[in-house]
Amino acid sequence: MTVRPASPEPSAGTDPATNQACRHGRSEGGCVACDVRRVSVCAALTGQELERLEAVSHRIVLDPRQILFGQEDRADAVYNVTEGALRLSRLLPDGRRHVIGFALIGDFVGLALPERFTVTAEALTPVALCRFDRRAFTALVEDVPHLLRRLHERAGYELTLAQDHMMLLGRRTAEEKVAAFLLGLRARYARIGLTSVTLELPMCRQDIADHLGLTIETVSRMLTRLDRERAILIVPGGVRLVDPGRLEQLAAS
Amino acid sequence: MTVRPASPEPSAGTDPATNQACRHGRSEGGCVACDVRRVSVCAALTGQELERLEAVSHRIVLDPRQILFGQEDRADAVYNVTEGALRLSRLLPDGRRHVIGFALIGDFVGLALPERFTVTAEALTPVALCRFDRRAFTALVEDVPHLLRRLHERAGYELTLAQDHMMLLGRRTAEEKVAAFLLGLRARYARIGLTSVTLELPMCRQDIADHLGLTIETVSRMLTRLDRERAILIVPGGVRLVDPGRLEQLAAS
DNA sequence: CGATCGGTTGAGAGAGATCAACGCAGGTGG
DNA sequence: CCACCTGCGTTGATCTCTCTCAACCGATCG
Repeated sequence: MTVRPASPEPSAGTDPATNQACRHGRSEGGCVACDVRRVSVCAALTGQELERLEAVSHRIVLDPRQILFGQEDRADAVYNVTEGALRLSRLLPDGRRHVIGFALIGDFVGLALPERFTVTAEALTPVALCRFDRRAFTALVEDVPHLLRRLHERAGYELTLAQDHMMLLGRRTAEEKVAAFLLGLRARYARIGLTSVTLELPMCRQDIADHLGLTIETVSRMLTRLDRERAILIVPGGVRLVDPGRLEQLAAS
Repeated sequence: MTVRPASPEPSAGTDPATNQACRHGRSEGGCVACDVRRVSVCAALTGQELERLEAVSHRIVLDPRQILFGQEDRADAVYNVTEGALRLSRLLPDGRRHVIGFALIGDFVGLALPERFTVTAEALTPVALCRFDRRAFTALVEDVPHLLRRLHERAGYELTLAQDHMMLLGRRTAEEKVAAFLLGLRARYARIGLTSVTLELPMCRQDIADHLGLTIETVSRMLTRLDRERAILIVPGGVRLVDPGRLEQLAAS
């Protein structure tokens, strides 16, 4: 994943609709040539089905801070992330925020094919996605049980991730939370073939805090502590995992 | 739902296998007459499909404290709860526990059709379930996309529940957690047609604590406080929701 | 009758929150 | 080019909510 500090030109607008027209036309080579497919739900599909999928898909691009959809919005599309990272968050009426998670390359957004979204999705980096019209996608799903099976598998995986995260939120100390977060992110990057020792952190400290049920100060302190303990090295835009073993020990998973 | 304080005779053994032989044979009238079906995934099925479902199902019964399956066990069956309540929990290597949730009447356990379970399921009350052999059930699912669709829908619902719970664990105070827990339970009971003002609490305080990321003492104190504030009335085996409005206010959802 | 179990209550301690100051980088405007 | 501002992150001092430890109560049971 390429994480640039920020897009040079400011966002053209926050309405993704203005962006839904293909900037580059359909991605070169289409789904068949797409290297994200291997790690995504699309892997369930074969030649002819892929063509159908491609027919209902558009490539869209978001600048950092641009909102893909808001909590409660009607879900008239579902998405597959092909580049960059999104933040998925929920707001409590009184303004408290929880970051449910981050959608990375290969992640499918709208897995459950819901009527309405339950989270807000915002780009953290420049993001590229395949946008599938929900109605058309649902029709495809009806025809291809294979695809539904794959979606369901993925939903099951998300469910276990959610369980892990609940355990983390409810029963772990601040240091364990931060260590586990870093390891979890590494595992997810590894799953999509990114195995660098340097972990890019496309999200800001506040996002991490809201994800782990901590304050920004505590996250900062714990990262500093891990750095002092030589488990990690804080670098611009991320951290270098100097001693993953130590980190695993601290994460107590 | 009938919640008795405890089964008079102690559990015959913790191995559910000893119980898997039908005690009462197939439930009288079978799936067609089953009144849990309406609120469960089985609602997706019609006449002939129901017969196939019934053919791969066995009714099994658990005594309180009996374990249905353990974390990491091979999932050779999936289940539908028809009576009673189960606790779904996860253990951290160091013994800390998190209660992921509670399976009530109509809940499907093993929604994701996983190879292995990720949680331990234990009966809190006398429990009755439909046990479906996983292989046979999976085969049925392959044949009836309808059913898979329904499973997937339900998984989506579970996912939003998990999101709600993450928000609760990460960003709410002890009092809010307890209030929200009671309201959430009421909502789930309502979903299956139980609308009594008195909320049965089949789980013990420790279970609630481990579910909410609190200690047993804090749960007890918060319940006492809610009682003193006249929002609830603590009664044997549960609580009476005296002032749900007040509770909603306190839950801040 | 003592033992055990689940729940409640109190006193004190501690992990993390809160409040506040500061540093640094990037952008902006004179 | 410099002064200023803003956003993000870090660090320190203090506070507070929840945990920990401990005692106690009532019910159940052998």
